[in-house]
Amino acid sequence: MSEHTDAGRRPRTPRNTLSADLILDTALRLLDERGLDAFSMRALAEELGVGTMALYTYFRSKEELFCAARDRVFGSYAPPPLTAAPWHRQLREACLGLYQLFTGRPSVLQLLAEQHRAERPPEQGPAVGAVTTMEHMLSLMRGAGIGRQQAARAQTTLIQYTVGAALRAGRTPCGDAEQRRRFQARLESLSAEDFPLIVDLAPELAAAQESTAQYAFGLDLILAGLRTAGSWEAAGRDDGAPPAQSD
Amino acid sequence: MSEHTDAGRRPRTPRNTLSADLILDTALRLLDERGLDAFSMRALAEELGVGTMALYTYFRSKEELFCAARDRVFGSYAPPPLTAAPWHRQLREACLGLYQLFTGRPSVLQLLAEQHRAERPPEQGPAVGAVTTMEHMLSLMRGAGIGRQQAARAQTTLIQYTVGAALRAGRTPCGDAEQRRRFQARLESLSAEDFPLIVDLAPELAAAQESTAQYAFGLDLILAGLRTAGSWEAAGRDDGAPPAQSD
DNA sequence: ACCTGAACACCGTTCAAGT
DNA sequence: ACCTGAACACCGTTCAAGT
Repeated sequence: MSEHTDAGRRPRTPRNTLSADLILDTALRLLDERGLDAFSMRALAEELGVGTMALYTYFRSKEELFCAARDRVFGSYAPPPLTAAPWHRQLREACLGLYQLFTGRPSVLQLLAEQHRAERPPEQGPAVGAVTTMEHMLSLMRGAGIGRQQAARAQTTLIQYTVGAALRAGRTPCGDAEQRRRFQARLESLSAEDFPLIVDLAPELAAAQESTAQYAFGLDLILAGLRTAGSWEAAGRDDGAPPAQSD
Repeated sequence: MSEHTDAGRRPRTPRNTLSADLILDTALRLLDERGLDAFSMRALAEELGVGTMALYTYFRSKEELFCAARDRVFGSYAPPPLTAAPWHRQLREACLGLYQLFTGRPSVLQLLAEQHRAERPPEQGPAVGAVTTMEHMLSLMRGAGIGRQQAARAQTTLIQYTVGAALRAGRTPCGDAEQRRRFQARLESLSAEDFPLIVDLAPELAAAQESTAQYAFGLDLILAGLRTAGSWEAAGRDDGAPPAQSD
């Protein structure tokens, strides 16, 4: 050994090489590679070759570090540029872009899930970098003549659905056929007397677990609903779907 | 003291009073009262007045206990009975019932979120008790003449949206007006030049955070889309929403 | 079978101290 | 300001032992 007294392997990062950016990038890489459950402040510090407490010079807590990491990824995303295509087409592309951002980076998805279930900690609201996409979606809907309240509610619905679908898709990396087959087998093992339709539709239900096509299907339902919704405003309500107002 | 040598307060549950049911009920109560973050096997054991390891006689791990607790709640739920109302009305009621089940019991919501983000652990699939509701929804759609694949995909969309919306709603107990006002303030503090629509629609966007009305709005969009979807099958596709098939 | 207590290998974070 | 090591108050779970 050319080095003396190094028990493990830690004399890296001499003294001033640490930075918030380096910490965040390493954290995101660790999250992508090993998953949220394997992540810890101690493991991150070891990966960086510093003492655990060095991290607390840059972030007050693990929670704060996670928020910053999430914002870092969102900030690097931009919605597709405006084109001459019809508004619902462009809205579709924007949502698909968001969905791919989520499903393409497992780490972000896990951070979203984590913050989904925790109480709002500080003053953090929606992901900072997401506002550009929000503005883009709103401009498409307002430009199409959709009313103020409808546009706001539709925007919230689309975001909610996209995040929800991405979270669900997170479990199976891409199109895990093996897992779908087991799912189908479980459905088919149910009592055909009590659940005739589930048993009958087991192949279709299993196929619907595939993520991107399924997401696009639901997205298209929402967009189709939104397009017909325009007529309600002028034409007196259909029985199906007046936007409720009560609190 | 009539008792001798009791340091804390633990001589309860003499010897054979423990059971899986008692453990699950206590766990759900603890989850509802103190939240998932405050829950631990040690805390649950203390609440029951037994040693921590007593729990491991009934459940192999915390994960297994959580699955059982989730199934216990789902099992106690039944969808509204079939009526003469139009199918989309009944489908709406079924979804609203599910949504209220989720948002009404914070504990279940937290368990769902937890299992949402973890890798599928054993052979557990969809919540066991939920199959009755699934069957109910499928029968409504198939009865309305919706095709096999469309019904399967629509069913998945509705469940996905309902869970996603409930998860989001979980943060604010019911209609926390104070929180919405702060959300609105944050939106209004954005640059009016870069994000004119967000700033302009801040009141509407904040109002859309209210949970039940917002959920119903998105649900109605999906149902409206589903009703128009029927025409595509017979009539050659519109440009908006062919159910994708590729893998 | 049902339950216990000590122990193991972890956490996030505080705190006093070093440079 | 930037970083460290020891310590505190926790985890879930294993294991050998008791009834």
